[in-house]
Amino acid sequence: MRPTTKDLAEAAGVSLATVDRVLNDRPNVSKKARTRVVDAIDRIGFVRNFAAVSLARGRQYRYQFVLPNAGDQYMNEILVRIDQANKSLRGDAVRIDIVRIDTSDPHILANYLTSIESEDVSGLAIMTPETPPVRDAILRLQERGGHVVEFLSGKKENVDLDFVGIDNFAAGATAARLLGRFHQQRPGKIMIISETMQGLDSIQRRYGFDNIINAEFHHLKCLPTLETYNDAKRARTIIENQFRTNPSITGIYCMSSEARMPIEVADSIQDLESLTVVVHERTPFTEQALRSGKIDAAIGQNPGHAVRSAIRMLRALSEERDGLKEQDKIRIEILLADNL
Amino acid sequence: MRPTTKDLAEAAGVSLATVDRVLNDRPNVSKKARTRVVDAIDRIGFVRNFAAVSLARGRQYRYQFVLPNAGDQYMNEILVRIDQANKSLRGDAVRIDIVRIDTSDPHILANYLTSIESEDVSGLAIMTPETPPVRDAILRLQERGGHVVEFLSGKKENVDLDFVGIDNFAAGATAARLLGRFHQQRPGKIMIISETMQGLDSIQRRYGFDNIINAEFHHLKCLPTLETYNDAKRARTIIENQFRTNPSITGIYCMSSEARMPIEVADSIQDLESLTVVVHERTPFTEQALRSGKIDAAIGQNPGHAVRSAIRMLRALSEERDGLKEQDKIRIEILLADNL
DNA sequence: GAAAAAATGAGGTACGTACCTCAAAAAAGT
DNA sequence: ACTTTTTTGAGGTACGTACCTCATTTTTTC
Repeated sequence: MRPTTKDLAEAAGVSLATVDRVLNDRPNVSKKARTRVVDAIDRIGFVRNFAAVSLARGRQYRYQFVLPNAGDQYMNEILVRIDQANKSLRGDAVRIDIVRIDTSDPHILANYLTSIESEDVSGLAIMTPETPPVRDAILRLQERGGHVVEFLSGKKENVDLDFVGIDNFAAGATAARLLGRFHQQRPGKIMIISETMQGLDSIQRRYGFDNIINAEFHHLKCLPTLETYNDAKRARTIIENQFRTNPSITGIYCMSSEARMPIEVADSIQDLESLTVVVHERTPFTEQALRSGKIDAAIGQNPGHAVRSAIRMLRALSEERDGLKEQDKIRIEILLADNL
Repeated sequence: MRPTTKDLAEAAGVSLATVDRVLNDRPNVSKKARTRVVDAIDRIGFVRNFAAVSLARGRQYRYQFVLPNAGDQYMNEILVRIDQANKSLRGDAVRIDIVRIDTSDPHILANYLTSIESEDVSGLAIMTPETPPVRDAILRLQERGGHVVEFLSGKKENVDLDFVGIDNFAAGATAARLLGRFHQQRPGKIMIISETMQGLDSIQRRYGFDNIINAEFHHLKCLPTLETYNDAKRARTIIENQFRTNPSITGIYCMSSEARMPIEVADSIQDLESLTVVVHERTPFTEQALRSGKIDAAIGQNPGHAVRSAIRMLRALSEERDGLKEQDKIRIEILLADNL
């Protein structure tokens, strides 16, 4: 039988009350007593029974995913995964809500974050470019005892914030190597499309991409980034224009998580089957395009893993289980027609 | 507040005892009563509190991973992941043991399986080629109420056995596409190395590989499979021989999960940097070889995911939680130097 | 050495479900 | 109508921990 708190009290030579004080970091424990309990934990191999803890605490955990209200198919994948996670955690006293926010104006999000009471919400997973007002609001929220995780976007270097997502520098590099090696060994220019270069994720991807292309594929040349601003009309204009100016475009790297619109636009201007095309994320569109050969590879960050990982982190933060943080990074997946 | 069994009894207009009988499939419940309870569950949105269930049941779950006692670095990865899972589940009344079995003689494993009482072990994850005696032993174990999952090997088509692992046909196809597209567009022969072609996994990989090469890369030709039988001396002989007989070998596909020995042998015979080499699994060796450019790509099945997935399945089987099975397939990962 | 503060122990209740027993009620069989 | 069987209800204990109160002991402070 596994040792219980009772056994632990006995082994440590203290009362149950003291064991309880130590285990739950309550005040009024002498150093000596704490040491004896901690030692006894190791000695007898005591492990808290999570089921009993959770039952006794009886807390409900509410987590929120704060997501932009824009988005196409990849956003939809994320929503579906959150929904699934929500269902499978219903029995575990965990509830997950989704909040869609207009991220065009950072102050809207900042105001929302400021309005949150850490009693109402046990943790937040935020998906947004990290602007100064948002950053401030997050810091203040943390000071009030709130738990925050940056979700699939944001600043990886930010030490005091946990982050869930891929290494975008490496993702760009991976895209570059795939495009470079899939490409024929003759000169060509690479069109690079992004929704915007505001976010650090795009900047890092571009940087990683250029790095590899310049170092290892001298016959290829990267063109300046085209920013669509998620506007099909604008996308058509600038893509058409770049195709006209650069007849020798032989590859496309689409950095945005929503590849459908830009790729459809590009395809309507020039048949993509003869080009080497690398995009991001697995969506119904990219799957179909991979199968049909319109695109050659997709770089993915599994939304299901990302969602579960974010929830695990938030649970670890709010339940103070230890050792769970950082357990698994989100992998940079490579998708071809054959491994869908 | 979430509804409890008490609320459920009230809503269904029956007693707690009857609710309990329905929830736990005990005998002596009339159809009418069962219907009323089931209806009430939906109506009030009752969800069992897993913490309370687990506490009240107080069962200990013991799972076993039955693994071959051969193996090199990939096997080691698996062992590490099982160990991690074991640690992180200690608080959840789950214990995982590892049993290493000599799989050279199927009867040893079959005997072991026959000796298992389903009271002692709540579930088994078995990693072994599926031979008839083993298959029989598994079936008999299942008849005794045991739960079995095939782990990373075995017969995918086997309907009545859950399977954790990648689709090996697709894995071979993925390897072929990578090798084909990474390869220069001139004729060449592909050396294919396997530990053995006994297992269905190797056969499927080879089949998927040939399929794509023959369909899409006509300039490439697949050579007959070299079987190392995990014997370095033998490997050296047959690899050396094939290099001698076929001077135009320009690519290597190593199908085994343990790539180190065969690749090191091949590299010592002919410098691999000028060849296009695709192997399986992420191990310290393959990571290093990817970074150094000795190999070009690795196909992986994440051992951590596989282990967790197997455990989830076994838990779903033995705790009779529903809806968890089949939740996530193991992905076919592609590893390049940049996305390690 | 007396007063104040801190530490400890004893004992209790609560969480939501499983599982047990026994009596009572209802249904089925004769 | 009677017996037998099935179904239902009432009530209890147990699981392991959290969290509370209050009395008692030990330590600190001046």
